[in-house]
Amino acid sequence: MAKKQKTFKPKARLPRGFGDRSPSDIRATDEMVAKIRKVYELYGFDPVETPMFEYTEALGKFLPDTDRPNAGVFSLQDDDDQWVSLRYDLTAPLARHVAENFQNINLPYRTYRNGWVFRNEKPGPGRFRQFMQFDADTVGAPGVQADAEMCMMMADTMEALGIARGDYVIRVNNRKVLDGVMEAIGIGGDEDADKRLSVLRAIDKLDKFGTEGVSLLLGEGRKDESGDFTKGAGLNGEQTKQVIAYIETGDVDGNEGVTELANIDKLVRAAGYDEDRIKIDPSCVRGLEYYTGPVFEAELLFDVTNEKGQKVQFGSVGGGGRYDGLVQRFMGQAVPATGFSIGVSRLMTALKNLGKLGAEEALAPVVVCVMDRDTESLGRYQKMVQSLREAGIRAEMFQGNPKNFGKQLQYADRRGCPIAIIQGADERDKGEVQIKDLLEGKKIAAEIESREEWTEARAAQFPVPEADLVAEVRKVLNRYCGDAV
RNA sequence: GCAGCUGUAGCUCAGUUGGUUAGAGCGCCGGAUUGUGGAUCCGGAGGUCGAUGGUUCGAGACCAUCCAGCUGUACCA
Repeated sequence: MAKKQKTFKPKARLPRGFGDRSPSDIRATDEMVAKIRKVYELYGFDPVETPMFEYTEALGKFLPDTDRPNAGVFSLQDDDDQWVSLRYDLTAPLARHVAENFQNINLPYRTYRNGWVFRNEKPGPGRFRQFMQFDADTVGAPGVQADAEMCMMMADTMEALGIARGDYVIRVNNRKVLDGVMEAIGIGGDEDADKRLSVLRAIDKLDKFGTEGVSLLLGEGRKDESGDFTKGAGLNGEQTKQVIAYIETGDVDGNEGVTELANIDKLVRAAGYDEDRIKIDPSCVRGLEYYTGPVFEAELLFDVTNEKGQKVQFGSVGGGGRYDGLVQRFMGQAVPATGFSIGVSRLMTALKNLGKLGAEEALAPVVVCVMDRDTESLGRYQKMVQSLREAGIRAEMFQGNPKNFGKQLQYADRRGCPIAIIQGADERDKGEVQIKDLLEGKKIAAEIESREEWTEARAAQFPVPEADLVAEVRKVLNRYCGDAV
């Protein structure tokens, strides 16, 4: 009566913030990436990739301290004790690449890349700790025409992905303008650096909380849904009023940034991009540290219903801006650059819900059933499968336990297979195979009451000469997916 | 980080004021049916009740601490 031995049983669970990718997610992503790449290639950009790991200091992070060695980024110590980190975006690694290969790079340097990036922070709905970005950058182009082109390319990409004009907008602003506003309300000095940061963060939340919420955040602070209090920037009433007025009008006196924005505006209009595609927007803030001039953001304007049936505003699906200081970190020499990233994972979810992707699911394979289990027969089944594959038809031989024939059809049914091929001794003697149209049979099954009736009917099934197998299978498949096979 | 909510089978959940051996549906496996998918019927496996400590004759339930998850918020290069 020995007690049952306890063995360690790990819980099957994903690390939080990470997700497995389904066949349809992978196919949808591939489809998207191909479309984006096509646009970037048209604009004359070339692919360049960097690895997922970089030295932590190259990413511009402080070395991890002993208390929280992974704050924000995933970091680990290499066997030579040097800290390395998983990249958290594609821009910082590109700056490293440019600085390291500066001699061999022909400026302006126009490149794109897509890949996984990692952020070690709390995940939320639609926010993961691993996600894919698609990035394009022009390095060595100081003028606003490079920024204008980025905006145009973003707009073209949205449309190439099937997002209708009017369902997206590229919002453009300039960090210099925002700095000018803060100077105007008297918080331009070094002693107010923290306050400026709070003000920028407050403005950035306009689409989330509205003018009212932003006013609260600029002033005393704001209570969230759970009742927790967020401290505000501490501006007085008059200052708050001025900031709100700026957000609503975009007016700032005599500012270099305003001129730059006006030039971008002229450029994109001249190129045929109207306000419904690229729009100057004073509330667009974006990344607070490294941007030095124009910033831009791609926003989806439609609601999406998620799997729980709730309406969700997707909002920003990509953004970027000018980062003239990032390469300089490595070289001392100023190297202007501008670029943007698209959040592929986020955008993919939105497009899938919209029905713009994965409409044509790959058809499940034809299954060749196993009736006789002797080696010779198995070889014959495998040969049928091969002939189907050679004709470009997805096919497989049943690989499970073939003892119970019903299980084989159950398997095929659950996978959504269109056809099962059956050949037992009876058919073989006649030189035939049975083609069973499972999709047609499913329709018939709905009208049948008893199992006996169903079993006897051998629904939607017909014999063909073995030599005609491929042609007959193709005939049935064409009924379901036309030209796909 | 802060705040709110929630942890019971693979999944979704029930479990009465604290009371015997912790249940259901779905899913899974086997059988009815060794040559035919769905439906039906029968049987089976699957649980340290998130963890530890406490209160109690007795805790899945009550208390404390911790952990995890979800939601909001903050941070986000």
